Amino acid sequence: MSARNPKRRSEAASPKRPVVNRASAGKGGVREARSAERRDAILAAALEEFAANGFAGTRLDDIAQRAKIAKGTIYLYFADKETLFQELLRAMFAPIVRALEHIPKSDMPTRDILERMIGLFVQEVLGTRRKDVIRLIIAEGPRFPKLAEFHYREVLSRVMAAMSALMARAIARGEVKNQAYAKFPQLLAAPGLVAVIWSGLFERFAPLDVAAMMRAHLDIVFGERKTP
Amino acid sequence: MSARNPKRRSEAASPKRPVVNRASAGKGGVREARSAERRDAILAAALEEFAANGFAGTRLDDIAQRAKIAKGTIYLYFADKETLFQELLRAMFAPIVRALEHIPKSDMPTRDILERMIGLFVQEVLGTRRKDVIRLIIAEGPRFPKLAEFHYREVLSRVMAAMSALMARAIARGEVKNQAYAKFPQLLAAPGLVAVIWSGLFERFAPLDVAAMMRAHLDIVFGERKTP
Amino acid sequence: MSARNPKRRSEAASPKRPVVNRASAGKGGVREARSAERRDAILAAALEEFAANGFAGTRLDDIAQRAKIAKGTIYLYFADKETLFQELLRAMFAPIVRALEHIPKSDMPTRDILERMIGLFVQEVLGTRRKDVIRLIIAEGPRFPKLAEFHYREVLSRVMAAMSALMARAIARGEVKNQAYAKFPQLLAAPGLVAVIWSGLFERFAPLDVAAMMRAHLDIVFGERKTP
Amino acid sequence: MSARNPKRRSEAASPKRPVVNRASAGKGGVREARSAERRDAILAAALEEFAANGFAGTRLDDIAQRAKIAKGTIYLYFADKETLFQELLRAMFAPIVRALEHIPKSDMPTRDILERMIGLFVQEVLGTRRKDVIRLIIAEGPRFPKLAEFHYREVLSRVMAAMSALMARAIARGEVKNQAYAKFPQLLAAPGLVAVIWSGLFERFAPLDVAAMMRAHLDIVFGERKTP
DNA sequence: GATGAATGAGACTTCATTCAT
DNA sequence: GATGAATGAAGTCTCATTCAT
Repeated sequence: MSARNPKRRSEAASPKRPVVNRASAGKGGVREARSAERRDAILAAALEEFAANGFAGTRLDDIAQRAKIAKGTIYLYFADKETLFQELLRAMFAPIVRALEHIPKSDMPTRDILERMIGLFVQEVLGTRRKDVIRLIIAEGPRFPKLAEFHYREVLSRVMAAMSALMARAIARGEVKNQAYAKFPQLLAAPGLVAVIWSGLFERFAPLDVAAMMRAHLDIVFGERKTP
Repeated sequence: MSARNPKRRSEAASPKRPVVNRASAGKGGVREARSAERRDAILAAALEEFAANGFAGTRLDDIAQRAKIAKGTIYLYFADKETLFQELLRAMFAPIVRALEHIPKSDMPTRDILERMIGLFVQEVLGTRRKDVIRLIIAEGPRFPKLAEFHYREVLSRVMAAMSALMARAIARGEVKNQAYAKFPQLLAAPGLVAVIWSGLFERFAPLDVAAMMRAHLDIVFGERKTP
Repeated sequence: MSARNPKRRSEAASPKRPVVNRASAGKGGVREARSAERRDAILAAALEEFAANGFAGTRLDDIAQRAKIAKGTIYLYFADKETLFQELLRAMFAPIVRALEHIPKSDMPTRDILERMIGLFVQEVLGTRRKDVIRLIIAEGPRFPKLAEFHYREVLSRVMAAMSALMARAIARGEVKNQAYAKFPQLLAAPGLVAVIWSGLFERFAPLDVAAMMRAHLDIVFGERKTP
Repeated sequence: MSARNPKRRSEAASPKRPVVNRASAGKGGVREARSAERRDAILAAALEEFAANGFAGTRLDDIAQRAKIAKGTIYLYFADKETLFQELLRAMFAPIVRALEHIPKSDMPTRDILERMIGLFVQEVLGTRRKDVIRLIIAEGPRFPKLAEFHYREVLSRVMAAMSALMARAIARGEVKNQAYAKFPQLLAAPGLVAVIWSGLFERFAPLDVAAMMRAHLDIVFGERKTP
């Protein structure tokens, strides 16, 4: 339930209700296509607005306006503001998780794998609204227990496990000396979090060369010492 | 525009307005003492509520109730909700910054200094509501530009500078090999950020042994490899 | 500053915002018709309430109740209380000004013209809420500089100019002896103001026969002396 | 009872309560003198504020500040805001009424008497805050029936009666031709009202030469025709 | 008597949600 | 399915009035 909007009328509303597509249950119907388009437009607009204003600070009116639909239309696709919010965050991470789980299967040197992951991170997270989504989760997590739980279960735990495995293998191979990285994969990911936060809040005052920092980080992890 | 007096009052109102205690500027006045008490009570209540619900999600009513005062009383001490919020964050960090700036003056081994700082961090930040305040800043920063700026100027830039100097010294002394820590003090602090976020969001699902992680982090920084 | 979105919205908001009916700009839409109806209902209710209680003394709640709409609906038609107030006064006088400017074009004796104007005044001002609107302007003018300016520009200056011209003609024709009426059309209108004020405040204690007073006034203007 | 402030706590408060002077019932006590001074200071401050902001728009806080006393002190001298308001208006007119009733006793020509009255009016009403008080009565009268009644009874009816008598005498003496002035003394006073209103609202846009207008008015009353 | 901090009813305004068209 | 006008609960802020000091 929302932090501040105690779900006034509906009380025990329909659990999800993507209502859409009732008659046109065929596969490639025009209706269906248009419907999916709308849904995406709403999600895209919602992303912008939530990222900029937070959950409580975003007005459905603004989302509708940005998506060029009527306010009421949102309710045809999402049960309420909170559902929209959570579906949005959910949708944002699905592709990233898939991508991350696919990379490490190869047999290339761990450092190369990590460099690829960092590239992905810089491009797909720092370079997009996703970095704001991470901030949103940090910001609103405590008020949306389900949200935090979902992200732990679906994203974090998997990413952490993957990293842990990756580092264990690297340690076993002798690529990495310090065993701590297998036990605390957070240490591997920490600079990424710093990058996300910094870019969202302090970029303006002191730009951070994220690529360089990440490279330096890898140097530390792999025990090399570059002389810049 | 106000209902009663189309343009009057505040506009470019008094910058702070603790209004209270103008005439009774004696030293130990009862009024004065009680006034400070109230102010603190409000700040304490505000901390709890803001930490739990964010800025927009917090009701002044709840703060008043928690502080056991009337709603209107808040306005005797703070001009409005936003001012209260900012003063709160400001007040929370003053002591920490002071403490951090005092530690590194000694001549003890850098690792000892860092361990002491970490101890302070664990006790005074992770062990208190301050960790939530950090989350608040992350969460609300983009919507309160002044807030982000203030914290960059008053807290972050100083802490980063201090850390950078500390690491430069450690490198010069040969305690630390990797020069990156002087250039990117963020790498030193990153696990602390992880700890804050993790404790606020995921502790429930997977407790994180912060102390152990921090120790492991120091081991990495100082090139030791403990076998746990 | 708003609780939710520190600075956003209105600021230098839409100048008027009848918001309603953007897409449905067809000619005789049902929506459109009902919308105009509502707006009028709100204005009518506002008239009653403002006339009875003044600007600061009127609650939007009461206006809504009288108009049989929800409080929030008012804001679909008017940006805020002040805008509603000013639009109301504006709307009340448009027809009167038009009417007054149309009368004097004829070539009938000046006295007849004035008698007609007085008839209009008695019927359309004294006989309606408009007399209260005049009192409202007198009462609130100093606190709403724009209001006073608007009414001077749009109503008073025109009415005064028209009267001045009328009296100049009457003097040229020999209908009126005293030249002062052209220079101080206020002397011609003064009894009308008295009638408005008196009817609003003292009618109860001492009824004033406005028609008789106005007739006596005309007798003075035109130098006749009726024996009653 | 106030229009908007339904007398919250006291309900059936003490009817008047000028409380002051309990022990020091002597005549020239220092206490007493200081007390009267305070009361006057409050009234003076109240005059400024009410004149500028109307009844509902004035804050007791501002009155207190202007009078350089504490807010609570006002309640030692006046039962509540409304009482203060009414006492103020009452106090403002006592001297004027006395003055007006004293003038016409002489046997000088009526025109001279009227000129003197006009002088008094210009100096003591138009030239002071009293003109604003008249506007206040017009503005707030309908919401304070007692106020309107009081002013009708104590001020208006007397002034009207005095004028009526004066004009009856002038007519009997042949100084004034038109008998209407005895029946409608309002016609005699009307330009004064115009002057008050105009000076309060429109002076800024179009200054009005009140003295000249009044002279022209007298010319009309006395059937003279000055060529300016 | 005087003070001014405290109170709390109530005003304006916003916005998630509903529903007639 | 889509629209957007309407609703009304709830939030922030104000200020007349009280009362402990």
